[in-house]
Amino acid sequence: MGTPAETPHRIVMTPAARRALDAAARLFYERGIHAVGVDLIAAEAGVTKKTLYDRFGSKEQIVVEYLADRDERWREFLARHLDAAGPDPRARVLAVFDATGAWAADLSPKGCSMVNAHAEISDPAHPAHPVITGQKRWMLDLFTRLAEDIAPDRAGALARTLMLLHEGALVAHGLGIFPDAAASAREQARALLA
Amino acid sequence: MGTPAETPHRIVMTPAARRALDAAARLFYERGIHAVGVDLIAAEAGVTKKTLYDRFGSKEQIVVEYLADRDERWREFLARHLDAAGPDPRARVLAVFDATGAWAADLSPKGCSMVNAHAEISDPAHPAHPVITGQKRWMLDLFTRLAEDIAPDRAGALARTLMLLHEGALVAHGLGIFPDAAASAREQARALLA
DNA sequence: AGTCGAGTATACCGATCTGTATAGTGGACT
DNA sequence: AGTCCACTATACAGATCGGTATACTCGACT
Repeated sequence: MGTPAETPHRIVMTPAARRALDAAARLFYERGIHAVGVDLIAAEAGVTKKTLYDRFGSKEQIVVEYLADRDERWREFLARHLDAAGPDPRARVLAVFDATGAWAADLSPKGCSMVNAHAEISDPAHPAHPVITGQKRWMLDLFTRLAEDIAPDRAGALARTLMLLHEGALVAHGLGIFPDAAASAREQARALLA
Repeated sequence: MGTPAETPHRIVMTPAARRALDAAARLFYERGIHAVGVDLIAAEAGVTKKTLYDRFGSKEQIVVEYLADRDERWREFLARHLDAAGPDPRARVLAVFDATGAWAADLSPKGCSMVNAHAEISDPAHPAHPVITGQKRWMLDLFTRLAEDIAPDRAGALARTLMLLHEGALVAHGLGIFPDAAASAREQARALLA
């Protein structure tokens, strides 16, 4: 559980590789994975395609690194919010929704990158697949552990409801149906814990 | 509000056009919009590209018809469930989640087609954009009208919570994180209405 | 008989796709 | 001095992209 992704990073992050991955992450998220070619990534990063393929080997692997890297950052971001919330499990649940609200406002105007990537990946054998499902499973496990400390008799159902509110908030935020979806989810979570 | 989509259908649905749209719908949903080319759509439908472009004019328009058509079918599917539920607003809310569960199990193994399409469309000026946001806004309006009949003093918050549960259930179902997400959402909705 | 709409078949356009090849630069470490 | 590594530059391969063109068949309606 220390490593964020099921498939750990295999790529040596040389300076050019880092620039390429940052450019790819921005382009993939903003325009979609299939809509972005490797030539564009190379041009935006100020890197040649030769270097791209020397470091990553394939576009598929760039996609995997993109998602695994974003997953890693999210878990670190969330860990900081959980640490600041203290030991009370109710406060920690609310801290998750606070973290999601801040993350969505800053970095996810188009919704969850994992969900969006999943929409473009049809093959279940794609190496990015375990990264996507791994993060969601990890989030459900987190809610389950917190729910067990709050209401052991209904921990499973409570965790699933929190998960639905959490995913719903990310989608609603991405589509812009109503403002501050994370705050609505947090408020409903607070009511559930009372 | 009688017409499902903001942009009504302009395409005359000749037999070949119908076959092409059905093939496009299946391919777009399974593999993603950008991953499917017009040559493949034509081949799968047993239609020539000439016919495709005579009927639809552009791939972009095929995408719009795909989403508008699916939206139309969903609203008809939902209307049948609402009619069967009778006049009680609480029963009607639960009927929405029942319809979503049945729809997801049959036709949406990969989650909401609107959300998935939105992930691939970056340009807000894309003609498919109002179709996507239109459906979600319509769903929120539906929940709001039902919530006003149930708890007028907290209708807005209740409707938003139902919307979060609904969208969360579709995402959770699509990612397969836990089984029968629609049933979990329905159960939580039932608790909220008590 | 003549016309028209719908559809088929096939070839083509320029652009872009992922991925590879060859050749060379510059710095760090031994 | 020699070796390695990260990187740049450029050209290319083979396939596929969205979209267009020409020429044809067939059935329904007038």
